[in-house]
Amino acid sequence: MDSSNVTPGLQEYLTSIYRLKKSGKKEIRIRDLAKERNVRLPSVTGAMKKLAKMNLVRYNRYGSVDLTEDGERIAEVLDRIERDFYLFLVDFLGVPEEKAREEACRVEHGINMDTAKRLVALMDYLSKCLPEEERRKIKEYIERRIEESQCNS
Amino acid sequence: MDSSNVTPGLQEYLTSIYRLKKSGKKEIRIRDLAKERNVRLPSVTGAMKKLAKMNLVRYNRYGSVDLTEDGERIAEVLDRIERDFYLFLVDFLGVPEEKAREEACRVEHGINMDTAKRLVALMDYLSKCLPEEERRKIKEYIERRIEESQCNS
DNA sequence: TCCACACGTTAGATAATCCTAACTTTCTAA
DNA sequence: TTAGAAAGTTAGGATTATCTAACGTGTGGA
Repeated sequence: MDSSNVTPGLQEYLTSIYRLKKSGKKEIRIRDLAKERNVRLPSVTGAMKKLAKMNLVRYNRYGSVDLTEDGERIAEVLDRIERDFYLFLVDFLGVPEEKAREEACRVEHGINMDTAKRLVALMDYLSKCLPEEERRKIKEYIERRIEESQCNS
Repeated sequence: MDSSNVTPGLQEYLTSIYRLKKSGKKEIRIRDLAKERNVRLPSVTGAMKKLAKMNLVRYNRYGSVDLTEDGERIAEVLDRIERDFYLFLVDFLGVPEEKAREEACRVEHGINMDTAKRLVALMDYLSKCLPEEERRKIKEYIERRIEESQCNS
């Protein structure tokens, strides 16, 4: 079972569970996921049924929800991709945090682990092998270009 | 009418029409779009009806298809975003072309024009302000990191 | 104890996107 | 000029993911 068999919608539920766990919540309930994903309760119930059938979550009627080992493995990868892309957007491209969060979330299901690793490698290189001075120049250059393009439209 | 009102599926039809036009095709038919998008004819018919209702394409039963001004404007933006992201993946991250094409296509609907512009600005900076030597190092660094990570898994 | 209310589920609807099967229109070549 | 092939449409159905409305569950406080 790898993440490509799981539809984007279900992937989002996996990462939501993963993050709630990481944030220290001991018991994750349908209600928590509904709030996290901004959907209604029945949508969550339906998704959990499907994920349980795929053995990616443990779930009992009227009970709590948890990731199986397979589910955790997939969620970890998806979470990592989204975080990497988010950092790239914010740290290197200067996209405002709020917008970057949304975009990283939408992009999470479109790029794969190999690409994410390449992105992280690029960021590492720019961070480690370029002097701080140079990184500042990059960011200034980007902002200048954005301002210019706004004048033209 | 801006692209955010148009569903991802319909956006894909717009960019397909746009590219066929740019490639020099004088008359675009339902069949051409079906081949381009790898879907069956009825899917295209349905999409064209919706796009025609939104005034983004001109379309007559059993006839040919063309973009309206509004449709062209949206398609242009989407096409630009996808191309920019594709070039970034291939030129800077070294993602294989085939994979990059798919990913750029999926990401096209997730990132917005401002982010795409920032990406292009970053690429321009790296191209213009770094010596060729340095760019080669970046690419080597990325490849090395990818190889390392493959050993660890 | 017991019931109110928050939590959860089921049933049924809607929307987007795709499909197949069957039909209609248009084009082309003998 | 006409019949068959190619192109296009319509009808109807599947899937994914969402919603609302109505019904079931379970538990903490009076």
